[in-house]
Amino acid sequence: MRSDESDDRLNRAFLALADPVRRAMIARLSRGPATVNELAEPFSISKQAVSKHVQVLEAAGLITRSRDAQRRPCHLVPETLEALTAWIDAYRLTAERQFRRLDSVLDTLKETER
Amino acid sequence: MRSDESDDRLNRAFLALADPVRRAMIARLSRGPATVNELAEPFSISKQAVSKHVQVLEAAGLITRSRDAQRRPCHLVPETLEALTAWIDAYRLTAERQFRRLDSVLDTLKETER
DNA sequence: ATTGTAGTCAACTAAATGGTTGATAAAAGA
DNA sequence: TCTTTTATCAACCATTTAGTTGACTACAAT
Repeated sequence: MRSDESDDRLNRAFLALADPVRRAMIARLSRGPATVNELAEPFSISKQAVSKHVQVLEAAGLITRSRDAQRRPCHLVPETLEALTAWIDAYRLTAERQFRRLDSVLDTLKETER
Repeated sequence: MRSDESDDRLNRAFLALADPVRRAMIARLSRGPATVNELAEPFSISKQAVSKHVQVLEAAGLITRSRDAQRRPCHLVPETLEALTAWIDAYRLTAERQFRRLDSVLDTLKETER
């Protein structure tokens, strides 16, 4: 199945959010930067597993990382979150417009009936 | 890894959107109901594969299905899309507030410096 | 009654995902 | 220099995913 570039970005971003551990990391990072160890703290999984989750989030463009001695703090990228809501909302709004249109057709039918 | 019920719903919904075929189906359905065969038309995959994608979307609560003789038309459920944007926006807005707070701290520092 | 249309179920395969352990790198501090 | 902290790489394993083909069900139409 063909996939253009913007498809790939959406694939990676939505897939990244399809995991409760990574969503919890997003939630944590929304309140400020954190290191891998800090992100790992609430979970009973290995540090390596956490590191992989972080890599998934980074590849999805949902986070970036900086340097602070041997630490590599993670930061949320709100623009990427915004791109996702933009995608979803485009179709949600189209659907809602469609429903309204159907409603008015039904109303017109009722009028005619009467 | 533990998952409560609302976690499961988000997992399924985000996972459902992490596939270009299923996103194209959402796009199609935003313009009105369609059958499995109609949804299959733009893709070069088997009818059975399309049927599976539809089941994924239905299990995620992103679509519902009705009956029309031997047809089972699919309909988008905009409320589920809305729940996803609500989740994303909550953390996006928190992050943006956080950034603004940091900005004002930096401004204060500059003031002091001066 | 037979044929055609719409869709699903079951079994299988290939690839990707999420996890593990063990070894290693890179920087800071004793 | 030796040790500790922070994080990653590599190899491996179990499960899930997306696809296939073939058999099947349900309803309509001739």
